[in-house]
Amino acid sequence: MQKKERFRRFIEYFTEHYPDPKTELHFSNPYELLVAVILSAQCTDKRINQISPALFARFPEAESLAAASVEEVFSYIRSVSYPNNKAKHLVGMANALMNRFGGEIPATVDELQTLPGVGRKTAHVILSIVYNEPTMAVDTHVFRVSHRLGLAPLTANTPLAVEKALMAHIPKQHVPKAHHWLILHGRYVCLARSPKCEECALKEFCKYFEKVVRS
DNA sequence: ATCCCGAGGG
DNA sequence: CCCTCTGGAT
Repeated sequence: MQKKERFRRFIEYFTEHYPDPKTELHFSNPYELLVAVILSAQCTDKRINQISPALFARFPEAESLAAASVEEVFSYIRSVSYPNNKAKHLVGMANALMNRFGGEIPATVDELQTLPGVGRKTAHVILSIVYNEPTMAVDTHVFRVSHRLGLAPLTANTPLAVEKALMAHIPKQHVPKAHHWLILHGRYVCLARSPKCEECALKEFCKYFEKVVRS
């Protein structure tokens, strides 16, 4: 099947079944989203949502988080992965927001990536959700599912390469939604260890299903 | 033993 | 390019 046809079917299916996908992270403003996304690295959204209410209540905005001690922040996030690194990142990030951006969340990839704990993936999530820009954040789910469905070639072996492969074939108006579609599919159907191929609506053109499951 | 919406450093 | 960080679920 041609690549163009793969993308067409992918978009068609999810437009039909998930017309308005959203992140499962809980947040009520851009600052909370940024904190939640930084915490979400190598950790499930469900766990972040368990600890974020107390964290946001204690540090409601960048100013209070910037003034906090790393030890106290650590005490709120000890149950997420890499709590030491993330506590340092959060305090450093909040200080950077206060010192360089007037406490506001910057709106460009380059500026966002200067914040401690914010890489390309996190920056693109913020740009997509907060500023409604057609950026494709490539995380572990997007990376894996894109390869399995044949939306990105296996030679695209870095997140940036997968990002470019996807951006070349997904119409701009579908890019923010496609990001969430790939994550939802990866989280609930196209699991990393034992994917639920039998209940996958896209298995008929899936390269992984063709190669691994049928053999 | 492997994975979860990665980032920073060597 | 590699390595480290490092809690909880499966």
